[in-house]
Amino acid sequence: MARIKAFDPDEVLQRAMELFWRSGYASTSLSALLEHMGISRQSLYDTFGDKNSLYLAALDRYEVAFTELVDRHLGNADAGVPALIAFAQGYVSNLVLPAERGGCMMAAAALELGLHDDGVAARAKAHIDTLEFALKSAIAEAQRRGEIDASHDPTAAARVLVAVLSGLGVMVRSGATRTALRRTIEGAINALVPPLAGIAGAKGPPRRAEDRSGR
Amino acid sequence: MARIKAFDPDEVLQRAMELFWRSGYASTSLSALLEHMGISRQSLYDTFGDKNSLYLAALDRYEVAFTELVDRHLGNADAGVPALIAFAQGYVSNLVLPAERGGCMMAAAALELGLHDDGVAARAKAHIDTLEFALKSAIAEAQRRGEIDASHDPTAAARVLVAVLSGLGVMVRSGATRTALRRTIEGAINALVPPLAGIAGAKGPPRRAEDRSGR
DNA sequence: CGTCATCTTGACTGTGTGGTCCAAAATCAA
DNA sequence: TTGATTTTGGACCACACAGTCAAGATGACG
Repeated sequence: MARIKAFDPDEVLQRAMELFWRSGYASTSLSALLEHMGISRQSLYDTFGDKNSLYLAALDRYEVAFTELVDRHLGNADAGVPALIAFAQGYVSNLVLPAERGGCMMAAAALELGLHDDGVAARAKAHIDTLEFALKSAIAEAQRRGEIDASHDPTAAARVLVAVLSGLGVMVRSGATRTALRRTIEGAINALVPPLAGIAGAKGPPRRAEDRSGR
Repeated sequence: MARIKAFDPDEVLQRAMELFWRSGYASTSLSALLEHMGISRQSLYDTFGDKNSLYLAALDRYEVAFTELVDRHLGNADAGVPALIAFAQGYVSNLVLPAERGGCMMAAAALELGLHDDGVAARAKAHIDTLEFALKSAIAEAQRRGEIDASHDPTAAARVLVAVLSGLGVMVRSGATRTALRRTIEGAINALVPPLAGIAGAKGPPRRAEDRSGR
């Protein structure tokens, strides 16, 4: 037969994803990719095709992990506000990877290439739709349970949360700290729940100065 | 004495900004820049220095225009919810420029380069701080006027709106329409105002299917 | 052990990059 | 007219880029 592959394609793709995530598409060079993936040039082309295909594969891998996160927290039909909060915290942790302040890879992809690359645009749209649908379901369930005021339109509220979550990725790359992100998302969820029933109190504790300092 | 400059540097910088806005930093080549700016290579280097300096100058120009938008709508001390809404609509129009679906240039810059370029990161942070401060002031004033429930913390609410606005830039590059953006931001503001006092009613009209379709 | 498909290595190609330099033409003030 | 200065265009550079090719090394099978 033949020699077996000396590397695990999935593991290697993961490392490619990390680099693309950190530096985007255009400014990630093939040589940097090869070095970080630890394989030879030829292996890369044999296994993944050209740079563009590799990038799309990395995006898909990102999306798989993201979908798992969504399903884990919001997949159950009885997911309400506590599940929303847990998901949001997991999402923030995701933004802070890898090696701090990575943001959302899909958001970065959409902004860098969404206008010119249809494959990227389609994936970004799917990403957003997935997120919006999961949030909408959770919000509707929370309303059934009385955790969120029934006067809100679940679709509109879900879209707002999608925008907030997408915005966090921008903020983290502008120097916002993990704490600032958490506070922001708590504020967004607080705006949905009835007054005086907020997570950390509607007014919240006094904000510390270091919240929005760099790095 | 000497020949005067034959082109208006500001006008030319504006055109450079358009191109950077559309295609980002790395994938905008010098030759494309020259063609679109309509000046010669030598003039560019004499007037703006290298590519990086030109990019930062373009970012600064963007920020000047943005700050004007903020001041125009939220600069007055008596700016409340109506001013917030007007500002948000102007912001959405800005996102849709140039030639449709440009998004927020500062958000794109932050995501593409914020992690590696300190000059970009500083500008992105300043951008966000400007926005957050203006929104906070307007929200506080709206609370004094009773347009927004006093139970909200103005700082937290402002941060949420910053995140929403930043997220819109991502959504527009993922195929969201102008209408979808407007609806999203209306939803966000609706979440702040007391129930039954919302802009278009808390439940809102039925959503049409074309809202989130591509292009 | 030999075969042969696969992996790995490194050299190679053509193209495009950002950036510099030069010289001719154009334009103004003195 | 002179002289300073800008604009223009092209030539040029070294370099990095994505992508290809041709051996050589490797190891699972018959």
